Amino acid sequence: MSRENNETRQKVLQATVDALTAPGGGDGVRMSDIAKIAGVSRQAVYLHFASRTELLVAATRFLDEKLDLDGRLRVVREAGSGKDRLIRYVHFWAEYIPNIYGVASALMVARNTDEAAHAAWDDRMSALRSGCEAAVAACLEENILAPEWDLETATDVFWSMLLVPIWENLTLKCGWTNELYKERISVMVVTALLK
Amino acid sequence: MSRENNETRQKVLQATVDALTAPGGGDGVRMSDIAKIAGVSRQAVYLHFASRTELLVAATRFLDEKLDLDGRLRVVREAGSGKDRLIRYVHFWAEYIPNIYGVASALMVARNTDEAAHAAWDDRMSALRSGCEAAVAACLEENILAPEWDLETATDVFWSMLLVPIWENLTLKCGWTNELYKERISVMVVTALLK
DNA sequence: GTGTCAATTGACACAATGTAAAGTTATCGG
DNA sequence: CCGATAACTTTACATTGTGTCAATTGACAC
Repeated sequence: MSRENNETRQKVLQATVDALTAPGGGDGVRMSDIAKIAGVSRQAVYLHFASRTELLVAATRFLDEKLDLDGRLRVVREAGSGKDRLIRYVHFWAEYIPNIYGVASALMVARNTDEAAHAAWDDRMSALRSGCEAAVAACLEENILAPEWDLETATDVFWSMLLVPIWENLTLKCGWTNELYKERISVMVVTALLK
Repeated sequence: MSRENNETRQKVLQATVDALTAPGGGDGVRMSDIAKIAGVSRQAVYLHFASRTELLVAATRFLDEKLDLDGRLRVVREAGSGKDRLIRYVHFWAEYIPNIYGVASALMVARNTDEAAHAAWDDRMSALRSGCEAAVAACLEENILAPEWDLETATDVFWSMLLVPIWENLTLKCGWTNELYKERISVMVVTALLK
């Protein structure tokens, strides 16, 4: 785990992100592809990551650091009101998704055949849900949640509106700009959940 | 293509549906599993379906027939008003999804590595969108669409609300009953899109 | 110089898809 | 009853990608 070790590890992680983010990444990206991009042998990858899944999981963490996930979430928590927090959370997510989309997609696919990938993905989705829940809780305290919802069901809906496949559908398939996605989803969430 | 041929073909299709619908189906279902369930040799499957993808696609068509997709859609088209049509479409879909979920999931996964599967899935999603669009168009004619939407964007939203991953999230993850999904999505679509 | 450690190289086991060829069985026309 | 045909079985094999293993190289530290 010396300095060189770390260098290769980082190179591999960056190569993974690059490969998965490139057009036509998604799946189809093989361990050998990643090794080639990183400029190391295929086996060198296995010296740092025991399996494809482990590499994918590490790549998401790598991206979170690089994109300053914590800093972005801090901004959300500094919201002045429940409604503001809802909106900030949508904005945060809208700006975050495009960056992680490639890696997230690969992990979503891997989840079907690999238990560890399944667990890792569920973890991330749970974290996303926690953020939704906190925003909804703030609204509940201010008593601005529409009467048909409670904490749990409103969180369920909010969470579901933010799922990656919806973003994928609206932007990549329907051609919405990310800006339009951000604005329209914000409005829909607010009108659907608040009084 | 005699009588026996058809029998085996049907047995294989039914076995495919059974395997993919069974708990833990999704992916992980191999050609050999399907052959075993159908009670034929693995190669017999290849006598009827050139590839795994082709089998999956045929299985969706098989299910559509068996579930009387056309009949169900006819009921939607007989709606008396735009709003009624929106609601009927949600209800149709809510009742349809659980039946096709297994096969649909397998096709969604296959789509990542197989171009033919990709095309087949896009086809089905396009059909779903057409249904959404027709309902939205009816609302537009009656001038009950909320002013912020036009035909295309409202269809985009309606379509996205019906995506399989949302249904999956709300029912399988969040524990909503299918009845709750049906009612709440109906209400949300109506309040989001109509005046 | 020698030991250590990361990386390379090349070989292999394994699982799954898909191909190919030879043999079996049932049914049908004569 | 015979022989042809078509579907199915059995066995073998090619291919692709993951993951394992062992021997070797090369650099750097002591």
